[in-house]
Amino acid sequence: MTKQFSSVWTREERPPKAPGLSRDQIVRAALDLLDAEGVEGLSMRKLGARLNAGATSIYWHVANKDELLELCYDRVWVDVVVLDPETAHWRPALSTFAHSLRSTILRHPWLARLLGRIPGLGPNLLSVSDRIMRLMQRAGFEGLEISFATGTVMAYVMGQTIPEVTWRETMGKQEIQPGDLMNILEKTTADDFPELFAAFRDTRDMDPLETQRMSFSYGLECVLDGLEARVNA
Amino acid sequence: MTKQFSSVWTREERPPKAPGLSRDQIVRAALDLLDAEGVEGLSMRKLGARLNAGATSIYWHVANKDELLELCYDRVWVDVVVLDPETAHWRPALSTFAHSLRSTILRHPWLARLLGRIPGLGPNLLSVSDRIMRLMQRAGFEGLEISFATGTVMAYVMGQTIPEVTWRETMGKQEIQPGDLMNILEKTTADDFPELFAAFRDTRDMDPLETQRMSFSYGLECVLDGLEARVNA
DNA sequence: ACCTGAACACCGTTCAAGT
DNA sequence: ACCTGAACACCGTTCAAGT
Repeated sequence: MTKQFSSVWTREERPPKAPGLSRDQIVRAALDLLDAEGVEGLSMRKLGARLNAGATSIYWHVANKDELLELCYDRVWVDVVVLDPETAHWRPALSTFAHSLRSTILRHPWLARLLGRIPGLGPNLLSVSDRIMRLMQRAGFEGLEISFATGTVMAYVMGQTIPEVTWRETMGKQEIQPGDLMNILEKTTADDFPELFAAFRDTRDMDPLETQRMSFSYGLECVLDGLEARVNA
Repeated sequence: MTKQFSSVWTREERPPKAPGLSRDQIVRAALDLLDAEGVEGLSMRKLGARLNAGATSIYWHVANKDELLELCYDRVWVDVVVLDPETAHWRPALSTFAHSLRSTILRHPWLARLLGRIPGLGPNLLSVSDRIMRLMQRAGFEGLEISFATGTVMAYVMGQTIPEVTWRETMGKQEIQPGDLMNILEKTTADDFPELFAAFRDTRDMDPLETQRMSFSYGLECVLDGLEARVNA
């Protein structure tokens, strides 16, 4: 075996810097950017830079920024846990689903901004919906109630978690403690809203994260109780 | 009484074009723009133009765009109906509140985009919260449960209505009917998600707006049933 | 088939300057 | 006290041109 002559001129040109961009690669980079800097931090130019590409190269793989966001949005649903519809009991399955969805949203706070903007049509979200509906159908729900019940749980989780994210972000950005905020508000408006501030005071000495978790679980049990009352009606 | 000599030069200059801008005036114009063109349609420049002012004049009255959005967000809560906490029964009161909040959001679709972005701290939202909490307290809820129960209802309404708005907007923008969309999806993915598409088919011949209203009411009754089970526990 | 850069039509916000 | 215009540092997207 003889060593071959080697130089730039003899070596075949490699496929230009990796096989070029792929949609998958773009979405992964976008997710990184979203997790690191939020929706506001994701721009086509920054994303291009992170991929060592021109900003406008992305438009070959994706029609526009909204489509890119649809892809990102759908991607996170792979992490949401839905127990096996064939074997799990519907109530604990719905409960783990709800907590799993909540923690996914809290892990990717930018989701809170997309829920009012992106229609959920991706395969991962559809798959989650389908599994939950199978769960409900096996539980004894029938006809329209299958999707109504499913929608109720999803609505509750999102509605509870979105403002939760908004709070965490504003607290974080302003570097303020919930207690401080309460003190500021209290001075100006406590007299006008007695019941509201009474409730604030009740939670003053509690860990706000723990309070939010309790609040979430409380409402979830309400919803599940309401469903349970209908399951055999 | 003698008629006085009058000319531009004798008459005192009026305060320049109205008493200038006021925060209230700015917010009203911003709401008009939001209702007409949505969140994307509201820019400081367009808003300035609508007020016959330079775009940057607004910054004298308002720190930045996010603060302006906070003001807009709070303003719509004046339309949300909460029956008198001293006389109304909690359950019908919560039901009218829920439907009223839903229709307010549907009337101002841009709200769906702000819920994940703006912390609700304005007087009108606080006032609504306070009235509901008084309602719950009179109903027999105690301590933390007062705010947990209130939060549950608000979360449900928002979580159900936000995606509802997103759907209406994407349908509207793409000028597509729900049936058409279903046909498109069905071709590619119906086999993968049998239960989901079975549900779609059940609603195929129904008025989608009516279906959404039914779905909303179904979940609301679930939530209220769950609360009712706790009211005297 | 895939990527690029220049260019267009926008943004929010700051700030010195005006009245 | 209130308003202005110019300027800065960004945007998303189109498109002719390159390989």
